[in-house]
Amino acid sequence: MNADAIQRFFVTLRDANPQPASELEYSSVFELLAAVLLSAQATDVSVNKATRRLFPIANTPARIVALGVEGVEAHIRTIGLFRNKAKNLVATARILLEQHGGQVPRSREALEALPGVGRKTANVVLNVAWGEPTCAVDTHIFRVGNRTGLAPGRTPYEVEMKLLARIPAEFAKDAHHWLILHGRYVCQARKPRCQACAVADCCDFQPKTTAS
DNA sequence: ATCCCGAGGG
DNA sequence: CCCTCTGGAT
Repeated sequence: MNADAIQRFFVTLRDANPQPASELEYSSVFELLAAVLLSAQATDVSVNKATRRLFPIANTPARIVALGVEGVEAHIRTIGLFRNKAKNLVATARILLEQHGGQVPRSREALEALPGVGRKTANVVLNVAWGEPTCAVDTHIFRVGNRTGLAPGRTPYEVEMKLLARIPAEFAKDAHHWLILHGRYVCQARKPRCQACAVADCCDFQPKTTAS
């Protein structure tokens, strides 16, 4: 995808969705961090289902610690990887209380030091909570970046670096959401909906055509 | 490279 | 049945 195609790509996605947002449900920065931590290899629908049970009981670091690993597990069992996630959420909540005054830290270093929080999760919090122009490369963005030719790469980090270099500044803050939503609803993993795709004309991917 | 790990879709 | 879902730690 050349620079002109990239420009048209984002203009089209922006016009279709001027105010993109996360589909995870949260009402504080801590809830956002918790929801993103729980979202690894899980759909946001399943995460929202669990946080609707968990947050009314515990939506602060102190309440998560008080609830304990077993207590958190009881509310999030319907999400994949729930044992690791419960353990990490409680450990993260404890560190927030002991080292950050109960607040979610603003720096990438401090975020990535939290158990269960890696580069992708830190990027989401930095972008959604504080509007930083990060690009969290999840399964959708990795696929869309490679398939479209916007940002090809073997690893999520390679894709992220190309995205940061290629996305025009005017789109930097919201690009993450446009790419996610495009991957989730149009550029799907199994059967990309190229017929219904608004940016097919600036995409490198050639869908398999049914034999003439 | 491997493990974790439930729900939903095809 | 198999694949996928806003990954991270070992």
